[in-house]
Amino acid sequence: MVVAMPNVNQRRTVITCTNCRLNRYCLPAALNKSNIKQLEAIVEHNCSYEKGDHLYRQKANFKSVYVVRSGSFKSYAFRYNGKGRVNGFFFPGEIIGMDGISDRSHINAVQALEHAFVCEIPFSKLESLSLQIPDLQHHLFALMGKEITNDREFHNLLSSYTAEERTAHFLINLSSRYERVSLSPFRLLLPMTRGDIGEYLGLSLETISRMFGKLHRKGLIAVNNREIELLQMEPLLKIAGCATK
Amino acid sequence: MVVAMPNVNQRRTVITCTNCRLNRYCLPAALNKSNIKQLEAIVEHNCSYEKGDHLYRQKANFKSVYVVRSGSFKSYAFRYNGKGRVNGFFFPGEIIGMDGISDRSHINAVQALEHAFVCEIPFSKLESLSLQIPDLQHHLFALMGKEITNDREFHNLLSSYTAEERTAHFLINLSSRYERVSLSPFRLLLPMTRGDIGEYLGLSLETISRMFGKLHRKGLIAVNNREIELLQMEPLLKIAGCATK
DNA sequence: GGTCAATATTGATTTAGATCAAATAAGATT
DNA sequence: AATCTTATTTGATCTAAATCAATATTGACC
Repeated sequence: MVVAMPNVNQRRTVITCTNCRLNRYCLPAALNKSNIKQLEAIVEHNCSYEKGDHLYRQKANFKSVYVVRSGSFKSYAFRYNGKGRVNGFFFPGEIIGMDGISDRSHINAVQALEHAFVCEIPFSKLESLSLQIPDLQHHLFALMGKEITNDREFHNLLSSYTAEERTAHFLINLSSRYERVSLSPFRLLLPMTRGDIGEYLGLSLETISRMFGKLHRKGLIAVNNREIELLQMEPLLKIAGCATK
Repeated sequence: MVVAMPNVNQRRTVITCTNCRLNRYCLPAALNKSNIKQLEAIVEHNCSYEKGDHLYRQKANFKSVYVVRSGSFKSYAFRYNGKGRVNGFFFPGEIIGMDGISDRSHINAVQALEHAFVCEIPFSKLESLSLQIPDLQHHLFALMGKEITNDREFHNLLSSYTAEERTAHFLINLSSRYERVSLSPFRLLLPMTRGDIGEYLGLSLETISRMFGKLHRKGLIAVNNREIELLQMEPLLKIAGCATK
């Protein structure tokens, strides 16, 4: 099996926010040392999930948000008419569970794509803590705002991008998220199937396969099953509709 | 001109959150009387906009969020490649501006679709206040969570619904938002063009027109230019992929 | 290593919705 | 009221991507 996301923490020592390798990218990034200690106290560290395990299911009660420590997850939802599938992927340092805040129940199910660890943060405790720590409150607003911003950009993508543009955008997006947590932004090991990507981008799995082929024929990427190498970023960024700065 | 959204407040008295007709649907809904007074103090009431006026433009500095008091707005964004257009509509009682929280700059532009009033709430003051008022903080998290939830559901719609399903969903969604602020849920006066709807739903304006025609021929709606009457909710809800309860 | 199930590729065909093209209709402006 | 502009409807044609179908590949499990 391809292990797309290596574990980022040794298991030898007790894991805390203070010594976590991801603390620069996670909630502690916004906090001072003493505040981090307070945060640590409410976090359940290192819950383990196997491939296919559910972090939670659709309509499950909302109690906590989760931060991916290692591995990866997909979120998906069915509607009454059976429509709708994968609507998100989550990588180390990213927060899962904000789909449950407003109704106190999750609208999505979330499933591990590979062996993974997460930290669980009871949301009511996080709310209490953020009343005491202005920086934490501010950071949470910013995080949720970022989620909204991303979703709006994705709205654009789904309503006006071609299959090739969506596929390029997906790869560029993954690349920047990998880079954020110090993984190679040019060699992507995809933990999800072509079918997952297709559902996510509103395309069929065959089209994903064909678009990978097309980008490969243009010399922009190399494809080896789940391993995608980004060879020419500039034209890829252009196709993806991103500023090439 | 069709005035889709009548003004909900007389102009005779000074308008405050306490006496606003929308306070059951707006931020005060979560607060007690003394807290509402505190909120009132930071809100700029009754800013007026004419049709076509911008509340803010793309990349504008983020300072405030806005609540629609009367009238309606659309949000839209262009990308580097010129792709992407309308990505949201806003009606009375709804909050505009959360697209700017994370980056402190708005990713969308927001434009009035008709004569409209909004209340402006400086976000830094709202943050400070929500440190003092736990209910307000909780409510803001819930509001932003709701935005995220809605966006995820919309992701489903754009990635897997047919033109007819999207159109029905749009009408049902508008209906429930109108109902929330005591407007008729069965007689919708649309403030936006078919082109706006098309961009929003990822369809061409001709397709919107055809789908209105199709739903009309099925006897589910009556169409008179911008006035749409919902005649049979059950089948509409079914097409829209909503629970018919 | 061999079998089985899941995943991915590639080709042929179909189709939903886009695009192109008029013709109307509604509102705005004079 | 007459003109002009903008929005809407409707029809004809085209096309991007879906679907259908067949292999090929990979990984999981015995």
